[in-house]
Amino acid sequence: MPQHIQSIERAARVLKALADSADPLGVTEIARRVNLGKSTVHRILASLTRVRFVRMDPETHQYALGYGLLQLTSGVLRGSEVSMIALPHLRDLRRKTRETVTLNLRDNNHRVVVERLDTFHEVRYVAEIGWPLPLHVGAGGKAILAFMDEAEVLGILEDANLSATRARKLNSQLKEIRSAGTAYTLGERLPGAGSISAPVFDHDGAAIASVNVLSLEARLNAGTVRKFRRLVRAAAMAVSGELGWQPIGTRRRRINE
Amino acid sequence: MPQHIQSIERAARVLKALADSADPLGVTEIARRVNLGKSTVHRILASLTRVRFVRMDPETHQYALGYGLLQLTSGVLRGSEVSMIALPHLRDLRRKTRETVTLNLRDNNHRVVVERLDTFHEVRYVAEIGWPLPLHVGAGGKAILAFMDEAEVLGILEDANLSATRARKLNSQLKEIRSAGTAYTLGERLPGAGSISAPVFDHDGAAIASVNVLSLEARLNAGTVRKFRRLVRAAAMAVSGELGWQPIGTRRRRINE
DNA sequence: AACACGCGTTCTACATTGTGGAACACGCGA
DNA sequence: TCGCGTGTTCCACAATGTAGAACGCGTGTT
Repeated sequence: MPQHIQSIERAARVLKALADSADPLGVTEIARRVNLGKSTVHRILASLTRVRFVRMDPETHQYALGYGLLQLTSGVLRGSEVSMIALPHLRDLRRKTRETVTLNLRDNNHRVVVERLDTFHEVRYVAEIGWPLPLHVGAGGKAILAFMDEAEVLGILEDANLSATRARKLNSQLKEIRSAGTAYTLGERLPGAGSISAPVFDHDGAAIASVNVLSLEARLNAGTVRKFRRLVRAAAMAVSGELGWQPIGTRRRRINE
Repeated sequence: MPQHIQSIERAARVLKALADSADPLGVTEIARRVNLGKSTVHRILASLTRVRFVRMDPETHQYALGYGLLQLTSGVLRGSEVSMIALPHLRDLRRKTRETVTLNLRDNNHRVVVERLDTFHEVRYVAEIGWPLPLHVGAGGKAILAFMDEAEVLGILEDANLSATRARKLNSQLKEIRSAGTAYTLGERLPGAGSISAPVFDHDGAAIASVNVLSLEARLNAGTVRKFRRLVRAAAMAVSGELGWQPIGTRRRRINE
């Protein structure tokens, strides 16, 4: 009857709990975190261990993520060509800006950091690879959101149910981003951090990703922001070009047959 | 009653099938590969999609690994400090050898490539990150096997059930490796490929990993092999040292209380 | 155009499969 | 020595997952 399988989703919760924790956890502790009975968690862990998604320290009987997962993740990016195409451009961008550079991919109603090249500076902005972030917060999200279909944007903003004033503010920001071609936010997601982003379009003009420069308020001024906007935009457009995007004309044409 | 949960292990099989395939797969194809009914696979995929371990192309309804997995793998290596300690030494080793350098971690009866730094040469040996490899094949495995407890080795060789002559040959190889401190194999796992490895010991003298240089038969001769043995050994010992290993005396002391 | 094939998806009766409280075993500190 | 805290096993119960058959849809063929 059900369209989904509970034990699988419970197992996923266990894995994510382990990912959240810096160090190994015991059965009881995991059970507490995922809100399940000890014996249930124990059986889940037994299965995950058999498939090498989890490993157990034989001495302490504590559990941590297993190496079998590496087998999966090396395949994740192979799935989308964007990452591979973007990498050289990201490297180039880091060399020119000397700041942390990331690639965000749109994943349904969220975005995910899939690549990160760290700045050479001692003090750095940290972006966690893999964690889903909302599209309407931060430059990296807004750069994508600003170029999405109106209908989709509405749906997403509804889910986020912002206050009327915040929604209005966001809309005017999106308009600005559309005309500038880049997004710039300061301390929106992390205090003291600033970020400049530009969207990446695929062959039929859909905004599927964003290229981002992450810096610190202390290192940013009008001049550097202008320079970063130009560089980020160039990098993102280079990637879009390699994905087969045609700058104008075919833009966001989606034939309704 | 059962100690493990079938649907979870089936889900893992689905994920691994997707990891195996370079491009996205449809439900029927996956069902064929994992030997399950279409509807069962469909429900598994629905659950995996909800937790973002899998993503579906909305147009073609084909499935690929999802970005939620990245969230997990970034946590895998955090679990074991070895990788982080080893990384600078691996970099150094690559610089000196100009060949592909890897770190293998022992994972029960197998070993897993957890780090790989590629050679600068055009023609390169490829080692897949995350896939489990036997301990008794290849230099990277034997370097670990040669320094494990006798009892454990016996168990592993039993599982592998080698022919009598191969077992004898392996034993004499292990003896050689113990006296040399490094393992060297040529074309054992991949034809035309050669590999030189040295074991890494943890604080109580257990062989938990190996540092490896991967090259090609065409690029190896007596001189380079000797040089690589020395360099690999030095790198592995440096890592062992940082893990708190004491070169001699406390060696492989494991009190049976 | 009409057709048949293949796909992904949904339905449903069935019983296998997973569930979690209670009981057990073990180790550690008081 | 005695408890408390682990991790693990057991078990009766029914909720949960199962897979065949049926459905709807698009594609390519005749």
